[in-house]
Amino acid sequence: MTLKNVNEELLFKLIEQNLAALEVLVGYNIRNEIKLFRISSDLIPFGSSWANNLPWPERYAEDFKRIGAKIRGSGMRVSLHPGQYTVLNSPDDTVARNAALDLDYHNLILDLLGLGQEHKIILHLGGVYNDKTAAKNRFIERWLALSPGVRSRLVLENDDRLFNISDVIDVSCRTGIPVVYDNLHNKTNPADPGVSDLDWIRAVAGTWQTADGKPKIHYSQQNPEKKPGAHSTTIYIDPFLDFYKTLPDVDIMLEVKDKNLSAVKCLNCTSNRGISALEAEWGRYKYSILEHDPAAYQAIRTLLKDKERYPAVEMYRLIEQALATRINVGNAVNAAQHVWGYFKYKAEPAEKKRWENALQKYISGSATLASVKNALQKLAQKHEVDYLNNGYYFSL
DNA sequence: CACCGTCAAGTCGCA
DNA sequence: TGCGACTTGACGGTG
Repeated sequence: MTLKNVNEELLFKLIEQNLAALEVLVGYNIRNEIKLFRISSDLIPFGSSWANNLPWPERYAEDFKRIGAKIRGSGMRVSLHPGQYTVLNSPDDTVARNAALDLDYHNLILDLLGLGQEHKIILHLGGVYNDKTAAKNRFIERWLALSPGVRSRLVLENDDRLFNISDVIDVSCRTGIPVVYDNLHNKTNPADPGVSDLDWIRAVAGTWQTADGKPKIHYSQQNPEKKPGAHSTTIYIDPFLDFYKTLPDVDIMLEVKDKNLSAVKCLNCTSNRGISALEAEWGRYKYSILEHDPAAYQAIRTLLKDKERYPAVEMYRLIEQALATRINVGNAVNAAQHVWGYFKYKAEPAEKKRWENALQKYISGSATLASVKNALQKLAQKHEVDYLNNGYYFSL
C-alpha cells in the first residue's frame, strides 16, 4: 500500500495479516528458543502517519494482548527499530515532531503487547547539520520533551557514518539513556581504532540499569562483496564464536540477511541442544547442500552418525563451505531428483509431464534452475510436504 | 522469470 | 542547486 491508495478496508486487512504473521513468527521463535526478536516498524502500515487514523489500538487490543502474553510467557525480549528517517534532532520542527509521533507509535505497540521497559526502542542520534555539539544538544532537548513511556524504553545505537560510539556514550552520560554497541558500525565509523569491541561493550554495559534488562549489542559481519557496512548473507560461525567467547553476559542481536537461519545456527553452536536438534537442522539444509557440494553432503551425514557427539560447529562449517561452492548442472539435477522423489507416486500425469519438461529445459540451458525448483515448490505446497516446506531448498 | 523502478521517510555529500 | 545513496520489502512494468 502506498500513500496514494490508502483506504480503510485495505488498512484493516493489512493490519490483520501483519498481526497474524507476527503471531506465527513469535511461535517460531518459541519453538526455536530464539529469545530476542526485532518487531517490524511496518507492523501497522503508516502507523504514525496522518494517513492512518483508524482506531486500530482499540480494535486489535485483544490480539496484541494475546501475542504479548506469548512473548512474556516464553521469556522472549523484543525490540523495535524506527528507521533512519526518524530524526529526533532535526532543526526542522516538523521533522522532529514527526519523529516524536513515530516514537509514540513504537511505544504504543509495546504497551499494547503489555511488555515492560526491558523491551526497547532503538534509535540513532540523527543528523549532524555541520555542528555535532549543537546536534547532540538538540537531541537531548527533544528527548526531554518525550513521554515518560518512550523515554523509559529508548536506547541509543552508534551509527555507520555520523555519530560514533563515543558520541553516543557522551549523550548517554548526560541523559542516562542505555547504549547498544554495533560492531560493524564501529568498523565503518570508528570512534578510536585502538579500542576493541570488547572494551566498548564493557564501557556501555554500565549504561543499562536493572529495569532496562540485560545489556544488548548488535552483531553483524561485513559482506565481502559489498560496500563497507553492508551486512553479510549469513553469520559465519568461526568469527562469531571468536567474538562470542570473549563477551560478558549480554544479549546479542544479529543483523544479517538470512535472519532466523543464523540465529538458529548461533544458538546451536553456543549451547548443546542435543543431536536431534542438529539432525532437524540438517534436514532443512540437506537438499541445498546436495546441489552445491555432494562431498559436503556425505561428510555431514557421516558426521551425524555418532549419536554421542554434538558436532554443531563442524556441521555448520561444512554447510558454509558447501553453500559457497558454485552449483553445477549435474549436482542441481541430482538434488532436484531427490526432491522429486517425494512426488514420484503422488503426482498426476500432467504434473509429472510438467516436471520432466522443466528439468529437460534446464539441462538443455533454455530454463533456469529457479523454474525447476519453483515447479517442485508448487508440488510441495499442494501436497503439504512439511519436510520440504520447512526446509531451505526453495529459499537458499 | 530476471531485472529495474517505485514507494515512504530525511540527511549528507558529490557534481 | 540538485540529485544519488542510504534502507526495507512488496509490487508493477518491461523484455
